[in-house]
Amino acid sequence: MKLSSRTEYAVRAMAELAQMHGGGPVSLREIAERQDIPEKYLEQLFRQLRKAGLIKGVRGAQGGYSLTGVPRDVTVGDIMRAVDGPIAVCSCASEGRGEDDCERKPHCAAHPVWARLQNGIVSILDSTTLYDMLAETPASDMQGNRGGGS
Amino acid sequence: MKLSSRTEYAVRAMAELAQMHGGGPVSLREIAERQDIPEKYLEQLFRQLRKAGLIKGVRGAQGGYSLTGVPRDVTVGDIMRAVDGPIAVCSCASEGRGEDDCERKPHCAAHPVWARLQNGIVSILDSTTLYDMLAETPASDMQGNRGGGS
DNA sequence: CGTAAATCATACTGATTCGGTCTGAATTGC
DNA sequence: GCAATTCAGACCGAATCAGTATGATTTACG
Repeated sequence: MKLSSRTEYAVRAMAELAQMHGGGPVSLREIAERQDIPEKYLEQLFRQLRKAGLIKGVRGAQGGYSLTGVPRDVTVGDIMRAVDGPIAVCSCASEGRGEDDCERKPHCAAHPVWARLQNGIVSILDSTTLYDMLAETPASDMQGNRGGGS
Repeated sequence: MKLSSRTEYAVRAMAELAQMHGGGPVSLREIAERQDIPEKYLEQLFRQLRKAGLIKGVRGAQGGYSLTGVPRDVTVGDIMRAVDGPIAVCSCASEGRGEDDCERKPHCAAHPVWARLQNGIVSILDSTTLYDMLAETPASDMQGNRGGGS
């Protein structure tokens, strides 16, 4: 029942990207430094985020990454799925693969609990966007804050 | 974000024990067989459940295990904590250890999300008891069903 | 053009965790 | 006393995870 470091890193990095949204592309190094994430590891995560269509990369000098869409359209669930695959509390309560469920399902007392848990988790993750995250964090408290927001 | 096999096994085994509640102690072997769980592994889990006070063991021939209390008093969260330790979505959103939080917390955009997730999970797990689990599983569909319940 | 800055891509590795087994001691009903 | 059963802890192989290393490709800028 624990988040992977991939998810923790990716969400924080994406929040950073959302904060910078509208300006030019931001380099991996900047984000890694500000969020204290191993640069090479983050690079790996960004590739997955790019393949998932959440961000786009600009190569070459002065290049970097930026959000593909607007912060309102990216949920925490999207980010998690991009770097960790489908969200699945257990093999018998996962999204994606519909009904190759365990044969035990019909008489398993645990199944309804896992289903509720799965739904609860997914609904929390899918109902929070990058926009929401920025909105509930006072700008002046954020690292990497651009404008000297007084 | 996945349940451990310890939790999956332990919850199923405890449901079985709840179902047998009232009769004499049930042996490890019976439960392991009915729920298709490696016996020696389950033994390990039962030791933890016993240390947590959820079940009691009777040694010797014709011995076995039974619930310490009534099914209404045991939640899925209790079982999970007994075999897997405190529930913690990440190091900065866990139960137990109160505030040795990460120094990033005040300016971290991700923190509120993890806190909501943690609360959501814990509240689902703590609001479901063994009694509830049996109640929502038709008796006739259960394995190890004793009475020919018609 | 050349060079430096940056993304792209993949293979590798070291450590930790996980799921499960092995061996054996202690207890108790029959 | 013997068989059944819980108690206890050490052990182990495999998978996963977090992170690194290496190098190719692209592009702004002087």
